[in-house]
Amino acid sequence: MASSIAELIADRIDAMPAGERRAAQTLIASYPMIGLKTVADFSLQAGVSSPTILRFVSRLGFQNYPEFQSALQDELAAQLQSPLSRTASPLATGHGEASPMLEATLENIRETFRHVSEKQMRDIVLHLSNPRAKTFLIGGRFTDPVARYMAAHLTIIRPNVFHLTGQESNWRDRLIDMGKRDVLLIFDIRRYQDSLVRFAEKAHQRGVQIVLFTDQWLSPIARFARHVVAGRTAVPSPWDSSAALFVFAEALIGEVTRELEAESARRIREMENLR
Amino acid sequence: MASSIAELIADRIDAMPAGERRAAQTLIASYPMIGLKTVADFSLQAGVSSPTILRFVSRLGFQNYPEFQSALQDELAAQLQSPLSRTASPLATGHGEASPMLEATLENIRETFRHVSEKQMRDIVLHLSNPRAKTFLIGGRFTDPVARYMAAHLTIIRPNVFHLTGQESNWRDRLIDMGKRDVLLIFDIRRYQDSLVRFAEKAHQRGVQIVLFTDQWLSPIARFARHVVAGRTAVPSPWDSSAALFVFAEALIGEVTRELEAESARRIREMENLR
DNA sequence: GAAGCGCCGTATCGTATGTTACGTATTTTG
DNA sequence: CAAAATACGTAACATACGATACGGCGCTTC
Repeated sequence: MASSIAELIADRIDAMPAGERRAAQTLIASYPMIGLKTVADFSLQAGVSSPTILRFVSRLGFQNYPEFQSALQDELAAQLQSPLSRTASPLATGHGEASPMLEATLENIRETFRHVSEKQMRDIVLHLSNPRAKTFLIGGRFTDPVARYMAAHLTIIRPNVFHLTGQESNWRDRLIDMGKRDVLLIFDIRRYQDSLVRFAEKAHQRGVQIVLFTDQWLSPIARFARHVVAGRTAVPSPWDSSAALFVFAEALIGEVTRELEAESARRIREMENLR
Repeated sequence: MASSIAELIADRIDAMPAGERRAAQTLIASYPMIGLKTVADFSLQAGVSSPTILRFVSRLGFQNYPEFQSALQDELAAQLQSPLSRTASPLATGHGEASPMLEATLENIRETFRHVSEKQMRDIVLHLSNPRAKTFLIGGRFTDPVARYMAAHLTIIRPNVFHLTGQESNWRDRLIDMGKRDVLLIFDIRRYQDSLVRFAEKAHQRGVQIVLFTDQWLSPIARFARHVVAGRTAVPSPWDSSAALFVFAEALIGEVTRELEAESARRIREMENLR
């Protein structure tokens, strides 16, 4: 028995034709606001025709569109009166410990930030905000995507950003370009990769500033690192979670962007001209 | 400067004639629901005539009734998206001074999961858990790392996982390997990439099952997708956040691993032997 | 490969809805 | 107390909105 319209949709969405499913998905995506607007608005947003919207609400069991809207409004009204009983999806909070995975991840993120001081954050930002110092990024088997993600953003707001990719020998050859003023940002969580450790050591010998993103048990690279950010990775899953590191990376990206605001704005404008 | 319509009313209610004041009071009494209904409903509830309602909204500074309703809806939408605003002052956050960036990200993650039903989650997991159906992953400029992250894990627990990389022509050539039973997982958030849309369309024409991870405004690819996950991406930063999609990807990885437990365990054992 | 079915969009229609004009009632002011 | 001004409702109007009929297209099925 579906109580809320959202659940009702979830129940029946599989039995819907393509067009109506698009309607359902758009409604869920910005639930329930689009359903309060006109059929025309709804259809436009969903990219289907008005009749499809009407067939959609009809399939949900409503006689007509206004009736459907009234139901949405009633639901909203009930929700507003008791803010705590927000119609949560079973995944979010629902039935007891329905998603320990999600809760653990959120707590990991919080905990990770809790252990990073403002000063440390600030210091890392400054390291990454010097466009004349080259910044290299690299990660392990599972964390390299995070390095890529960060590189993708940094590349836009400043020059001299390099993501080290490919085989180990490739990275080593780039060592020759790294000096004391340069920064090497490494992601490495369990099981720590020998290749990364070796690489970090060589870079360290050349005086490169190493910023390490690792887990709470600290990669051996920590001994060479100028800064160490210890992300929480434990979740009730066979895998470790890199979510905390990812979020931290995003926070850094934001900070660095703010720091380089003037220069990066000009840079971005130039870039758009090149298209 | 009154921010909300409720405050606006409170400001001006003293300067209103009797009828309009009754309108104002009824609106406040069941704020804002009655304002979302028709003028007739509103007037009936307030015990005044329709023109009085219209004069009332006009006095509030709105050109016409629909404009007034839109304003109410926007207010509601903002309120629903950030339950934080309900939890009172930003000062009393208790432990530590959490940054707005962090809080927004956490809330984005929660909200994203809230809009995904258990059934949908389950369905996507099943799609990704068929080792005989090929699974292709691809992402946009900033989201491709998330696709890579997911691919890195899936590759380990099952065969036939392919991350589409390199130039657009490369992907297209892989289309020939894709059939009705296969799955294409696409990450695409603003600004949506034409190349991805084109590619998705072609894949769709071949009958490929498309699973789309996008933002709440839905990439045009939603049109071709079997499943759409709308992640929240808005944060107080110049960039959009992919954190919610990342966490969702991790959750999926965990579920698929559980689903394929028996087979993947054997597979992993074999892999370690190969080292 | 042909026939049948179901889905979806275009165009049209009827109507509910917001809007406005106007006349009456009520209050205000000299 | 009279006269004017403001407030309010009735009723007519126009628009935009939801609803529907119809035709074409794609998919399945035999």
